[in-house]
Amino acid sequence: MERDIKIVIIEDDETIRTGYTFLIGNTDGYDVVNAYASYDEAAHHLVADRPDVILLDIELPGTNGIEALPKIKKMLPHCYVLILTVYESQKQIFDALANGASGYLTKGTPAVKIIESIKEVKEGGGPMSVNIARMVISSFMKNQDSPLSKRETQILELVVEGKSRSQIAKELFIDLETVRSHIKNIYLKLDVNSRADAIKTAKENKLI
Amino acid sequence: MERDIKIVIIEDDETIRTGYTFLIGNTDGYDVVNAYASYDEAAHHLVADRPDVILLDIELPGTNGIEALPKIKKMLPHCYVLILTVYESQKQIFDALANGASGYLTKGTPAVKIIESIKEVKEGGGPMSVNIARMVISSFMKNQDSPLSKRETQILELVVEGKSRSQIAKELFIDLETVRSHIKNIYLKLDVNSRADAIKTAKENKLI
DNA sequence: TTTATTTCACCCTAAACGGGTGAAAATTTT
DNA sequence: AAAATTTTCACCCGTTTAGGGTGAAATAAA
Repeated sequence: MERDIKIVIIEDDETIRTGYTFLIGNTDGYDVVNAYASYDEAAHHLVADRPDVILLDIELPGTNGIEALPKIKKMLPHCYVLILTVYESQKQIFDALANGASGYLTKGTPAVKIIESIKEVKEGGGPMSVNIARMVISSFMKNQDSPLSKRETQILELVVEGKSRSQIAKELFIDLETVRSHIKNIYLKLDVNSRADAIKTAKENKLI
Repeated sequence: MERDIKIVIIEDDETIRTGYTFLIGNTDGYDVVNAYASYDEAAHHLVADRPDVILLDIELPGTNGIEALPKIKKMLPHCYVLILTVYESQKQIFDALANGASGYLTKGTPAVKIIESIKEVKEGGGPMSVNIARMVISSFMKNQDSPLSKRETQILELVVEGKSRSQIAKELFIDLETVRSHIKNIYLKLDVNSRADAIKTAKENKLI
């Protein structure tokens, strides 16, 4: 017989917190060991709670969710964290994922769906709403109409890797002066005059 | 009344190709306009086919799926491409997403699920299997136990942005020599002796 | 109370950078 | 076939940067 999945909820809105606590807690196989209104309040209890999964709000008083994530991961490395939020901003999602969140759910998600997500997360998957998946995908998409030629893009990619002209020349079997020429053209097209600015502009416009 | 979703299948395995063609084609609202065994074969017909969604195999004879993707996107900018493959390698998935794929499905996925995914894609979402979502997430995760200190990591991040010592010094309001000192320590810890190698090692170990 | 981190200093040389200008060969587009 | 773009290389110039060595003081953390 399987052990219950132990859950901790960290969410400042009392209605949402007690609501989810009740709904999830009354589901077979799920045990809400504790529910807190802030990370600062939860911090001292988390290790003792030994949760398998934490539902974590981003907009929290005091330490917010993004700041809390690495702290939680340090205390409980094997604990899965599901972010719960109202906003679906790209930066927020990325920060959360980059800081070790296992998944991302928007508030208003029906409890049934959340319960399902918790199970999926425990079983090794990671729930992502289609909207979020889409954002992740779009963030990987290169700009289709880049002002740079193929060769220039290729060289810019090596510049991004921190390589010097001579290293690039060796790698592409072309002359140092040719690399120089390409980089000059890249600067012209991007209207910059340094590697750092070229990288910045290129990333902003998703040319790389 | 809605128009049927027009689908093109590009898949070299005849069993899979005809199987999916039959199953999807016989579903209300879905119209498989054509099915090809390779991209090279499909290339001349795609524009005339005017598909809304393409199911694209990666392992194809001749032009493979990854190579085909940008060509397809150029011909049909508003067409969604769903990658269909047996392997779930991280690099492959990333290449596909980066080249404009709208989603990613593993072969053996039941036709019902594929039909559902096609619909989701058309409606603006993007289907990702939990395993793939997980890989995407894990790729965003920073290594929790980095040998680098906070300041060193911060400086390495600026190095990755192509910034020079003096630019970094200005940005962090510290002396040029201090930046130098940090970079030296980074090199020591990562056992490298150039920016390019530091960036490479840091990325390999997910320190940034 | 050791250890690690963050800060700064000064020695040095070779390499890399960026601006300017020009031009031939190969591709691609028109 | 002609025009435009891309890719390749050349040589002028001065300034900045990079990386190695060595040392050390002030904080902060273990």
